Amino acid sequence: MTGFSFTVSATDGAARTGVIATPRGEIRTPAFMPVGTAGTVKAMFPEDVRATGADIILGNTYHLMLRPGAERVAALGGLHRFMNWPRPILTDSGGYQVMSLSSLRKMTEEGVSFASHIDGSKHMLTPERSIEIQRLLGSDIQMQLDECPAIPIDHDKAAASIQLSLRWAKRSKRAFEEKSKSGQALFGIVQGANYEDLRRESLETLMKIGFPGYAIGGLAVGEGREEMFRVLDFTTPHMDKAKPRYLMGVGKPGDIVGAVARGVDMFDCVAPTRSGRHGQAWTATGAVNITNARFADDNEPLDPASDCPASRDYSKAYLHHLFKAGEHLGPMLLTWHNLHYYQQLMASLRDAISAGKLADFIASFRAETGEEIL
RNA sequence: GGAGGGGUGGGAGAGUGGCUAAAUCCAGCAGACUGUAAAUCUGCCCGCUUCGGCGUACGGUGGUUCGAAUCCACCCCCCUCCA
Repeated sequence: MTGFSFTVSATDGAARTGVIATPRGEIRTPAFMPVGTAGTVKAMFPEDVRATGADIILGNTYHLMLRPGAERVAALGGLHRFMNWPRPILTDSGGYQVMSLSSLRKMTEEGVSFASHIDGSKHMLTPERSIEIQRLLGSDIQMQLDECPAIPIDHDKAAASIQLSLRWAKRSKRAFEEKSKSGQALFGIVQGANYEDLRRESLETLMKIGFPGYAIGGLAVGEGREEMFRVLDFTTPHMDKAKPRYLMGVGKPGDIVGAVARGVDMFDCVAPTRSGRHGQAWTATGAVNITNARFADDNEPLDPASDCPASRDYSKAYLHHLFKAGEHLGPMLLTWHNLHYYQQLMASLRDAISAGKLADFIASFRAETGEEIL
């Protein structure tokens, strides 16, 4: 009895569509998971996140352990209740911060010690502690602690890195199985930079350990879209067809479309939220920067046919004004619009796969956005 | 009329002989952002440019000096106070 399951309902080439079932709700795949690092999808009300079509969101072990603290969140009823998001939550392990906060951390076999970016205080994150924190938060899908190196990296260093991540994977699984609740899942993370032999070795070792889902980590870290797709091309075909595949931290719409075509089921990325706060909007015809002077007199909404208020009820001229004036509503509306755009994209991908028309969808997506994705 | 203070690039405002095409901030124009140290960061922002430079410029005119936004003379304008 796991309470966690993945069912593929249709395939189209390498692409699949289906449902991940959890006690807190279903996740339709391919899925995009908005990032809510510090217990909030920035600039969004949880109800509106849900209304865009999101089935699951992310939280972050590192940020939440520093503030407000995992034990405090647990005492307050867990992360779902704390942030008023009753649906599934996936928590990252802190592995990404091994890279993004590389100047503030020190790595050992035991784990990673961080100097808090908030107050400089020291914090040790081991695979066991990361799992404990994710359990305290009440996360539905937990991630093993891993090392996420940037590309380029020497083969020797990448080889040593995957071995460390694999040892941590074993320790993470042991810690998870001691106390996990029914319906919670722990995912292993495939590493290996852009080296085919290392990706294969990482994947095969993880599958021997055995996880209910597998993530592909360490991509979209400087290698470029073409190289990322090349790595996927020699990785996803060897992954367990019965388990969800999660491409961590990806990506822009064109990245997602290309990765779905290569058999990826789950995505997360800060792009729609961060870029939304910074004035960039994704539209049917590609990305635009709403702060550009050409929008000052544009009385059309971003998408008049949308069922999202942010996309439909506010003119580009107004959005432009809000950003120019430094008003908070600008980032709020653009974040909302972008999340809705992403969820519409995922819905369209699911529909296309179900209908066996993914190639047609991709062709029109390329034509309309000008994105090179294959 | 008298006394004092001041006029610097779109705005504010540093700079009181060479390191100054002139700090800094704002405004303006663009770009970046991929498991969020990000409502952030970067570039441009007098004209021309083959991006190496060249030309013009700190109220105006004239001077001193090898060299002036900076010193001197006169003129114009603004502000405060006194009449």
